[in-house]
Amino acid sequence: MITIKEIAKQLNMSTTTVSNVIHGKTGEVSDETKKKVQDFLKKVDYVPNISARNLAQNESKIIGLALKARADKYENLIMDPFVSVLIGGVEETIRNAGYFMMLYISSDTDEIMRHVSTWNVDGLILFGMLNDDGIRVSEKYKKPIVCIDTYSIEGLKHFTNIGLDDEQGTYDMANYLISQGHRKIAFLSDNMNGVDLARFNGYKKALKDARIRFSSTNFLKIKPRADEIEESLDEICGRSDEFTAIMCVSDLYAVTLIAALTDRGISVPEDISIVGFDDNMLGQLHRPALTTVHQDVKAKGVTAAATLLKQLSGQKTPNQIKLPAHLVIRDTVKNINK
Amino acid sequence: MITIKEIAKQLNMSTTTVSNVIHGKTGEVSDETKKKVQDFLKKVDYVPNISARNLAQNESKIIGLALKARADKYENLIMDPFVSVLIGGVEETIRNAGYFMMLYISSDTDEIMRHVSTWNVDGLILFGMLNDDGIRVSEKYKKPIVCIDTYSIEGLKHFTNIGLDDEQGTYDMANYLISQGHRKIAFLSDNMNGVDLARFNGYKKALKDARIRFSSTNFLKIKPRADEIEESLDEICGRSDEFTAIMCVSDLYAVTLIAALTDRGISVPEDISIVGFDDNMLGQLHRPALTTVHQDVKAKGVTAAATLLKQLSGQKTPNQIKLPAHLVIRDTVKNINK
DNA sequence: GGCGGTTACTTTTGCGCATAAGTTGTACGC
DNA sequence: GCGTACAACTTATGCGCAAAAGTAACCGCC
Repeated sequence: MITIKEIAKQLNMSTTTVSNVIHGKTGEVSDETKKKVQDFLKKVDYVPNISARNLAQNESKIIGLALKARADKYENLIMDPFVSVLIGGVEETIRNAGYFMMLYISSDTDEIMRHVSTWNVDGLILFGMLNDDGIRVSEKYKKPIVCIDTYSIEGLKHFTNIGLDDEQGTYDMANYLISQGHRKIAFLSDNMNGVDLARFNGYKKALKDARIRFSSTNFLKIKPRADEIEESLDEICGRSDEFTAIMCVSDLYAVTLIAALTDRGISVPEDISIVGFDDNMLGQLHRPALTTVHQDVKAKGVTAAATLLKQLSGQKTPNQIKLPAHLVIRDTVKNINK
Repeated sequence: MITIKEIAKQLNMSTTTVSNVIHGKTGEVSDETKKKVQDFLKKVDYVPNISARNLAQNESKIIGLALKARADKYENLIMDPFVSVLIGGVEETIRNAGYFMMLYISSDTDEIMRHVSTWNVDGLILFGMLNDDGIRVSEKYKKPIVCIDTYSIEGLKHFTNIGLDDEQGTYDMANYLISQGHRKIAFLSDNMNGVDLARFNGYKKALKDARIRFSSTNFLKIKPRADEIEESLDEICGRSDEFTAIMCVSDLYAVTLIAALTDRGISVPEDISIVGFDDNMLGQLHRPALTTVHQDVKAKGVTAAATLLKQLSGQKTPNQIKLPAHLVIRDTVKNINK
């Protein structure tokens, strides 16, 4: 790797002159010298040493993307097509702006923080963190942070959140189910926090507005761990006759549930209607095609990255951006109005 | 961020002493001093500045993972669950060894090379590159390179390849189909290079061994671009009565094809048998569950990373590692032996 | 004809770290 | 009591780059 120093020596000039040409500082160097340097740079295919530049400038041109992996989850966050699409969106945006992406997958917040300060990362995108973790990181780490899908009023004081109108999504979906004659509608999820809670709330709100009583038995809790999911599914399928429709918190769960029901001779949507949330490949390629709530995952990644970039350039950004969610009506809901 | 210099000043000692303690150089520093430094380090939560360390050591502790994205592909490489699992495997291995992962998604080989030398990346993992690109990169970039799923005899002189016994996989699968009475077996893919070609060869070899004539009309070429795939699928479905079974080069295509067939009233496996390759979620959650060839994608990522790490520590590694592929018999193949 | 201003440079400094080279002080052998 | 060996340090240097500060030549101008 050729250095500025070496170039300067071979060209018989000072490193500053070379550096100035590299940084396009016009007015400081004559056109003649400039051309000479530029030609030489091209000839030797000069590439700056970023470590040196970072050290001198105290910046890194790195954006960290930290995914808090929930390793015990069915199967794992990283398995969800969601994740790679999100990563792709972030990477593309970052790279086009001349930044680099360092990917960090861990369930250990401390490890993430250590990593971030080690590299002097310019900005951070957090995904899958629990609300409190996001705050903890942001208190320690004084640079721009953008979170994805974090629900935390407290958190918004510390960072920008890129989310989805989850509540509206499930609200619309529940209303759609109601319009199709459904009253006994269950909600399936593995927890009651963050995104899942918001989606649950939209569902509950729709029931309330339609004057349908919500009973806690309508909440179907699925156990996400790989070694428990079968048992969980068994129980849920056993109770399926209590409902005419089940709203799942994700497409992954919806498709998983449909498979389990199918295996038990219960057919969708004839015997029971099932809907998902996310609108990923899983439901699109499913037959019957999955009725679900669409979200643009790539846009989420792109928006997160773009927002961070704005902050890095000193611009203000709203501390909450909600992307729209919309219904995608396909074939897993039966109209049971007589 | 506190520096070694500052720590040394506060402790009233030299930076070398502090540095020695950090690097565990025993025998150079007394136990008493050592303890004092260690306690202080913990107290102030010292994190080294990697840029400075890199500059001094001429290494980066970064492993680059370059994905050559085929942006026009249905939809996109990054959408395939395959990719995120692979990334996850690499990241985990790398991180446990104290390295960091820089992810780079691009269809531009030159851009990848520039990036790699900019960061003085210690090692490279290449995925999705065309054979020639891998060679081009390795000629320029003199450090360890591990490729994933590259088929290139020439390439093996330049880098280690982590692959799968693709040919054996399709060979076994084709034999299985033959054992179920199938003779008119098509092979569906979008190209005839690398992995796809190897899979095709296994299929062809099985036909030959069973004395079944292969005709080029048995190769079903699917157009991967999102705007062409429907038309492509239409044509293929129209010809489905020519075959009793179709072997697809991936689960993604298999499931896509089954959906298209289903939409046209052709049912699987009653009317036609369909099999995939990869064994990902898509086929596992499908009903009927997809008969396919399993590959351990995470292991691929882990092996690639582990091999690179070995090379970085100066060990020799074989220049070709082939992971096993094995049949997963599920429900999309009909036994048509009368 | 001395002075301010400009152009086109060069010299110097320092970012934080690792390490080669140098400096004490002291115990020990003979 | 002198040389040596070693432990336990410190000082100095350089990695490659950016930028502050310095220099030298020249031009125009009252």
